[in-house]
Amino acid sequence: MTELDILAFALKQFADLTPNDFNMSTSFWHKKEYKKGDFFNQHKNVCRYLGFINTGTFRSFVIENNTAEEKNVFLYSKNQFVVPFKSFINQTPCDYHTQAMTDASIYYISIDDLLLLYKQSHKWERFGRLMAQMAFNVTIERMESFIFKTPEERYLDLIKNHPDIFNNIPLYHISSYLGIQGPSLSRIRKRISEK
Amino acid sequence: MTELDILAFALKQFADLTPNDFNMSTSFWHKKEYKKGDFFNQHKNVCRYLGFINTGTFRSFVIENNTAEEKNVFLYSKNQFVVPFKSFINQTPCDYHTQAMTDASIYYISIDDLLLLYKQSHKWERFGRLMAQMAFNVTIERMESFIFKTPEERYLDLIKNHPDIFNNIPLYHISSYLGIQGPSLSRIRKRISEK
DNA sequence: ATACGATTTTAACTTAGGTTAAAATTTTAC
DNA sequence: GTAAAATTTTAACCTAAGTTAAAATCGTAT
Repeated sequence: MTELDILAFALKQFADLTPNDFNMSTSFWHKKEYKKGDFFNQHKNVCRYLGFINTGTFRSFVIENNTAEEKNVFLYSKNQFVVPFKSFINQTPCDYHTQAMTDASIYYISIDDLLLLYKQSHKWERFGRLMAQMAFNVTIERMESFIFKTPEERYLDLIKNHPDIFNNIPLYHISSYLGIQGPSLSRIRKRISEK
Repeated sequence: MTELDILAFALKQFADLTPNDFNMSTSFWHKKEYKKGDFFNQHKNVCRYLGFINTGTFRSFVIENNTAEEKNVFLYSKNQFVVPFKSFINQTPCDYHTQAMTDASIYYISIDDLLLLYKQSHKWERFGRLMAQMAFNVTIERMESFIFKTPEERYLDLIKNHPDIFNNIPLYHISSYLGIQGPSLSRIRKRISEK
């Protein structure tokens, strides 16, 4: 299966796009390679692209202005979209940096081309709505994880539900995503391993 | 100004609905009165109504099954919508209880009537999109408040940005919303008053 | 005005994460 | 294979929130 086939398959799963629906869009998808540390979108930039990850892992993060500490807000991995939702959906300047955590390869499509597709086809319009719903669902799940779960539970959830992320990035990115410091994650890992 | 005028005005602000646009909907809005403790929507119910609050304050909360402790997830106040976003947008069973914290009065419209309006008018379709965006923006703001802010900062933000809520509900609802226990909020308040 | 219930604060103690720096381990480059 | 760099763990101490129960305060109804 080629990478484009995988993309077509994922979009079929996501929004029930048939091969024909997908074919309308093929000329709009472009491939891009990232080296670890390259940016998908910079802080303060309006994000104009929706990415689909072939290989690699990305994060959105904020640099706290008092401490210069980086805090990871969202992680994105293989066969998923990479996009800072709020900036892309509202077409507003992005609060985050969005960066490759590993070498990576994506397909991307511009907001302009997406809007063309929305106009041309009801199925693509539906895709747009489902994108927004997906962004909302990811966000509310993360919000609820902070309200209802302990850092230890968030850690166990990440291992269970996103092993592809867990296995491919350093633990300091994980601890930042979980909302705790490095030493705290070490203590949690120790606590778990002693059970 | 009548209550319906206030609703019309709020919708104009929110989605640029003209008096004509609004008039299309007047027969769909119904008034309902709540006593403190009454439910707008129950846990496990698919929420089929969008409310607009004339007077009073509502909350969405979860009862933790191990401790029976209630945790407030969203608060809603005067001249705003009351709706458990996720359940309403996805038309899925609700994870929360949504309840009046004070006596209250709302106008509500059903999802069926809203869908009719979406079909009839581009402006109302736009309203639907803006609703979903609003839900997303409220949710990501709350998510970010947990990632970037201390409980003390969240408390000060609430006083500053939602004085109508702060001034009308008991502190134990506030502490729950902030993600801390009652005694912790008392300590924070003491700390602040000593400055 | 008073008594009851509801709400908030306080106290005493526990727990878990924050902070800083050093040590240990792992990875990478040559 | 070894040195250097990057990552993770550990240690020691600090801080803030959790927990539980009691005390204080506030509101309300009679």
